[in-house]
This record gives sequence, structure tokens and C-alpha cells, in this order.
Amino acid sequence: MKLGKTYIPQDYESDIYTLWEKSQAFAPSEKGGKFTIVLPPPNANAPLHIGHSLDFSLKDIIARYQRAKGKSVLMLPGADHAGFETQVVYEKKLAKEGKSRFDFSREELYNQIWDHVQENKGGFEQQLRDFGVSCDWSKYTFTLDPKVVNTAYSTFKKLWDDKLIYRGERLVNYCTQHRTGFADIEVAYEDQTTPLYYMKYGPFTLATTRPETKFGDTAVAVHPDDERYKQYVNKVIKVEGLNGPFELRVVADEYVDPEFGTGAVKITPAHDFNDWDVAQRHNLKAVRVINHDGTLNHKAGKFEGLSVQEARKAVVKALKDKKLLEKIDEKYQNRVGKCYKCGTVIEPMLLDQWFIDMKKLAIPAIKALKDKKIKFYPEAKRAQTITYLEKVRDWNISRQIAWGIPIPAFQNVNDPDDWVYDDSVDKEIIEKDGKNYRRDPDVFDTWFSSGQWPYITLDYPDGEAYKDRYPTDLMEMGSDILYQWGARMICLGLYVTDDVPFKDLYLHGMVRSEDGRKMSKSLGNVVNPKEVLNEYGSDALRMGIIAGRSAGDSAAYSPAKIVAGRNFCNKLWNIGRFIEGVTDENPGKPGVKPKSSADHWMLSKLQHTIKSVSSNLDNYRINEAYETVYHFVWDDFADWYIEASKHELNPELLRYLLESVLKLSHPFAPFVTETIWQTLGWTNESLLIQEPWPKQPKFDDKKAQEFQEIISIVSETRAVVSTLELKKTTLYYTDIPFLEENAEIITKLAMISGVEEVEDGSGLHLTSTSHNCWLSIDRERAENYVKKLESNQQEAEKRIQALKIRLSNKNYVKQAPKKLVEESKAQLEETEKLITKIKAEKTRFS
RNA sequence: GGGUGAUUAGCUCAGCUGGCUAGAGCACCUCGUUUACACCGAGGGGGUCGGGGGUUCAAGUCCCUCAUCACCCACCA
Repeated sequence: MKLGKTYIPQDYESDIYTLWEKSQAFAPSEKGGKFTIVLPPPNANAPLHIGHSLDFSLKDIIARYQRAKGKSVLMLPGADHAGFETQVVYEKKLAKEGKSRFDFSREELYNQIWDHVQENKGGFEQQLRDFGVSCDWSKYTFTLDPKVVNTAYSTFKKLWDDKLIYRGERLVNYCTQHRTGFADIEVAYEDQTTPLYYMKYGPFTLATTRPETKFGDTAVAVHPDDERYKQYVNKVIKVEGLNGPFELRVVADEYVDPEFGTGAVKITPAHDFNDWDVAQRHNLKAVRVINHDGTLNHKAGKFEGLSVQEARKAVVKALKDKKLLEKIDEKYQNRVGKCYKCGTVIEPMLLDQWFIDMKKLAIPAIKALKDKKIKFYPEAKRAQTITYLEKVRDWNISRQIAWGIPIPAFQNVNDPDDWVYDDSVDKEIIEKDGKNYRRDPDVFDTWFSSGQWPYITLDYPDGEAYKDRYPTDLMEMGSDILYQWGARMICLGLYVTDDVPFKDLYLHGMVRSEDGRKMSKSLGNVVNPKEVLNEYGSDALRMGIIAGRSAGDSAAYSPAKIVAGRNFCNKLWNIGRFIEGVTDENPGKPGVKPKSSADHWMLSKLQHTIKSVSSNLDNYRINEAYETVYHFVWDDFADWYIEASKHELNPELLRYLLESVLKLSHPFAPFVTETIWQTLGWTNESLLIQEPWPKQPKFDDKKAQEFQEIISIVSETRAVVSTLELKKTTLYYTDIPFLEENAEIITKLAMISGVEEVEDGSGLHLTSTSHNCWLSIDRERAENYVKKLESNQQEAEKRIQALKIRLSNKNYVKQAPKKLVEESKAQLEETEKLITKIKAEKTRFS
């Protein structure tokens, strides 16, 4: 016996993965249609979380399935430099050492982070291996690899030439802690109670949550129809300010809601998105008051140097002192944008940045989505993506950080409006046409490069992989990054390659904590995949995390499902052990030579399972495929067929069936199935991962039905024996030859003392079979059974009632498919027979 | 304010294009150590599929409506 009593994953997993890797099993085969999955690159610097295990499990199941189906599967791994995220982590490290990023030059900081990432990235690579991801490591791509940078640059240039990219002074969401701008979709909004201050402002009283920005006010706005203020529109008013009196224009704008506050708004174009828009319409100046570090500048007069928070308090106090503060609404509910990393309130800040004109890029994307060039799983996400793209805003791709791809643009030192494209970003100053240009100090938003991931990794534009494998077949990601990654990949893919980047888009939901809440460090409810791996093994984690989970929906992490997965591994293991044991002495090549009715029945189940699992996986119904395999292996194969094998052994078929079971289970439980395959070693040097998907076997349906009949007899016998607590029971029959032929197996499976022929039956008549048989049973117990029969009869009568109504409905008979009507008729007949039997039994015993 | 999704057994959730008696895992009850497996086997209990309408021969599944709960988007100072 080579297999131990229980499967201990830790004893085999890493060896098995190494075996796969060494055997080049992850490399795409030369033959076969292409199937390509580009893996989303995880952050190279951070350990993987439980959500990643869902993410990679789903993809790996599909990859292994497609590989078995004979496809040339490329699963391409990568790692993301994760610009801002990683720099944040590194800044924390610096802070612990009492340093700050501002102590270093951009180059110094970049090099330090580079080294830091190199040190850490082994961690997540190992985790991918632990998850059993069958990716081709030789194609590993890092988002700072030259080919990524080069393609990002050529795309930038193309956008530049096509005038789809522009540089402009715009309001940008800005974190004063991290000192960088963000794209609009990166801001995390939070409901908050913020005091609403009513302050005197010349002839007005106006409400504001931000009194400290008043030094940047360049107008007061009112609604054009507001009678209260009509007299002031387009006039200049005098305002008593904290730094002395000043003058302001009053403008009329539809944006103002007369119902809100006092119906008059101060306009601070440099620090508020709405005000900026108003300023554009009325040609107002924008005056900056807040510095990049979050302090007020000289415009604030004596408040210069204070942080926004400090300044707010100081300004409010000064207003009170000057009796300019009318009242404070302390309970005002406001929505505040925050930095998703540090929670600092986002300042809208006037900055020169590079923007992509997304409206134009979105047009072909929307068309492609409407034309269904990409299949969505779940389909509902298509409409959401279209809605997003229809309302998409221009994309700020400049980031004021060191860790990232430098923007290949240079600015004339003497003319701020003169920008040139150049990719010699290693130089700070370049000379062109006798003029000096200074490099843009910013880097790209990480999503600008990863948004081009599918074609970059396949070596666009000249690589063979690109020619053969683009568009890729499956893209799979969390639905939380559908907009920032999925939608942008579609836009950029269509723009650069003129084709969608992937054919199928599968979105998974979040893995929530057991109590249904979000997993977060602060709540302390994060499940570490490493611990799950250590306790239950990789296959158990994989099956447990995909079980009962449908596309798009978030579901809670369920330890019970992990345990079920672990138990399933052990089931497979013990099936292997049993077959190893019983076929050791009768070695024979796996083969399909069914003899007994059980053999035929098992093959019919196998056929049905192969069909069903294939169809489910073809349509990404992954948890249904898993459930089908699980019950096929456990219920059909282990509980019925193997038990039947103990009575009549067909070693060749048993081996064949084990192989089929291992092949079907492999995508869901790669490690344990390969371990069994290798340990049994029936076929020299072969790897299960490279074995073809099982073919649907042939069988005799009539014989298969015979075993189904045996199952009915055995099941009913077991139920009666259990319900009536019978000890030693014999099954009698007059039915020759069926019962005679199957006497032994029925005895064994039903765990009774025997099956015997009689002249005429007495005892308890089995009702679930058309064959005539009785259980030996004393009268007293039989009477107890009448109750059970009663409820059986009621159920059957209900069914008959329903069937009769259905069949008496002319429209049903006319309109429903014939097959269905036939089935209903047959059912009615059968159920009527059943009732006759039950009634007869009842009469006999009561 | 707009959008999307969810509501099915005690818990966590499946249920694809409407069609056999609505399923799973876990939990629960009874029995059982039959040498593959107690990470097991056998049997069992438990659901008027959120409420109300409608379409259809047929609705958990499609439509309308109400309720509750999520999530996403949006500039109300």
C-alpha cells in the first residue's frame, strides 16, 4: 500500500508543484487551439489575501480544464509595481526610521523602493505556487519591465499626436499628506457631520463648510431667478474681510440652489469643483490659498502657515470676534472625499496635469460593449460599464510620486506652454532646437500601464504571442476594479489595437468575513490564506472558496466549506487507496469492459457527469461544475459503485473509472489528484495535469437501468430497516430471474441477512420497485409502518392530483413539448401503481 | 438624487435559455466501528422560494408594484 491512511497535503504539495514546473507542464502546448488568460498582476510588494485565492482559483480551474480539453493554454503571470500603494508602504517604513520621502531625490527614492520591492516580491510568487496556479513563469512580466514602459510611452505618444491627451491647469483631487493628485474614481467618499457656518459677507449672509478658503473667493453666486438678490447681480460688492476690506463681483448661475442655506454662495474656484465650473462660465480668476502641504499661503494674511484644520478654527474665531459669524449649523450632513490610503481629506487643488480625453476613447468602447464583443459574467455588469463610460470624466494620469513610470514629456524652461515628447527620461534637461527643456517630474498613474496589460504582456505589436493570442480569451477580476481596470483596458485596447483586449470578462465579488462584513485590518476579521493553507491544504482552500459562489456576487468566507473541501480530498484519497488495494493483486490496464449492471450504471453516470461538468465550465458556472463533480465522486462512485465493487470486482474498469474521476476532479483539486496519480504510477512518467479530459463512455442503458432498480430496492429496504429498527431481515421474492440474479449484491448493499425465493409473499411489500419482493417482518412492527405508508400515500396522491390537473388541461397537452407530456403520462401511471401497492399494504396491516 | 444587485431550510448560499416531487455545505435527530475513509457509512427532520398583483398550459425563474438590505455612481456650498 503506497498511500497513507489520510491525505496530508503538506507532505506533497510543494513537491507536486515542483514536478509540474520542472516538467514544463505550464508551458502552452504546441498543438491545439489557443486559450489565453493574462493574470491580473498583484502588487509585488504585498502578501496575497483571501480574495486573491478566489481570484486565482477561478482562473486556474478554467486553465486546467481548457488544457485538458486540448487547448494550448497560456496563463501569463505578472506583478504590479503598484506605484502609489507601494510608495505609501515604503514611506511608512521610512517614517519608522525617522525619515521622510522628501529627504531624498526622486532617483534615490526610486532606487530604494526598487530594492525594497525586489526583496519582497518573492513572497507573493511563492503564494501563487502555494495556490497551485499553473501559470507559465517564463512569461512573467513586471509592470516596470522595459517592454511595458516602451509600450506605455508609444501609447502616450499616439494619444499626444491624436490630441487625445492634454495638459492643463485643472482642479485635481489632491492628498496633502501624500502630496499627489488622483483620478476622480480613486477618491473614497464618506458621510460626515460637518458644521455649516453662516457668515456675513457684505450685504449677504452665506453658508459654507469651509470658511478658511474665503481668502480665495473671487465671487458670490446667486440663482438668476432669486428675487432677493437680483439687485446685486453683476455688481461689485464690498466685503469686510479678516485681512481688511475687499471687493467681489456677484454672478448669477443656475448651479446655485436658492433653497439651500441663504441662497448665496461664495465662489472659490481654486479649491472647489463646482466653483471652478462657475468660474469657467463667468470668467473668474482662481486664487490659490492652500499649499501642497495643506497649509494656507500668503493670501491668507495672518493665517498663513496654518493647516487647513487649524485655519478653520482660527478663522471661525476671528469671524466671531469681528461679529461676522451669524450662526453655526452643527448637524450638517456632508459628504467628504478622502484619500483611500490615509484618510486625509482630499483637497481639490489647482494643478498642471496630463489628462486623457476619455469621452473620445469611450465611444468605440461603448459600441463594442453594446455589440457584445465581450461576454460578461455576470451579464448585468455590461450595463453598468456602459453607464460608467457614458458619464466618464477625463482621466488624470499624472502622479506626483517617485515610484512609477516617468512621464516622457519635457517643458521649455522659458515657455511653460511649450511641451515636447521625449523618452530620454533619465535626463533632467534636454536640448531641442537650441532650447532647453526640463523633464516632467511626475510619473504615470499605475493604471495607465496596467490598463494596457493584455497586449503589452503578449508583446505588442510584433510578438508572435500577440499575433496568435490577442484578444485574450478570459479576463477575470474583482468587480471592485471593473471601472479603474476593466473599462480602461477596453478603451485603451480598442484605441491601440483596434480590438477588444479579451473575449470573456468574468467578475468575482468580494470574499467577506464570516459575519458578512467587509474584511478589514481595522475590524480584525481578515482571514490569512497562509493559515488556511497550513491547516487544510491548497485544494481545500480552492474548493472551499469557490463553493456556492456565483459570478459577481460577494459572499462570506465559510470555514465549513473549506472543511468540506478538505474532506473531499480525503475521499478522493481513500478511493485511491481502496482501488490500489483491490487491484494490486489483479493488475490490469485501465479499460472500458463493463460486465455487471453496476458497471453500466457507473458508466452512464460518468457520461452524464462529463457532459454536465464540461458544459458548466464552458459557461464559467464554476461552482456548479464543482458540485457536480463532488456528488458524482462521493455519491455515485464511492457510495454505490465502490460498495458494489466489493461484491463483484472489475479491476480494469475500476482503474479506468479512477482515472476518469481524477481527471474530472483535477481542476478543482489539482494537488491531491496529481499526488494520487503519481503515487499509483500506473502510467509511467505521465502527469495528470497533461492528461486529456475524459471522453464520454459507451454503455448499455438497459443494464444501467437494472442497477438503478437495485438501488431502489436497496434504498427502500434500508429505509424500512432503519425506521422500524429491524435487526435481522430477509427479503423474499417471487420475481425470477431479477431478484434471483441480484440476490447477493442486494443482501450486501442493503445489509440484510439474505434474499430468498418464496412461493407466495407475506411481510412488507416494497413499493418503490416494479419487482415483487417482501421484507420479513412481524405483524406488530408492520402495523407501525402503516403510519409511514400513510404519509407516503398522501404525497403520492398530491402528485397524482397535480399530474391529473396538468394532463386534463387541453392547452398543456396541446402546447407543451410532447416529450414533457409523455413524461407526465408515464409518471401518472407509475404513481398510480405505487398507490395501489401502498393501499394493499395498508389493508393487509390494519 | 441616479443606478445595480440581493431577499430560497437554523446558518452560509446554489438554482443557466420558465418544464420531472426546489438543492448543497454546515448544523440538528436516530442508528452503525461492514479492514478505502469517523476528514466515515445508513436513515431522518426542516422551505406556502420577502409581501401583493400580472403574463403563461406551466413562475423560485419573466413583467409590475411595495418592503427591507447591500453596493456603486453623482458637485449641493
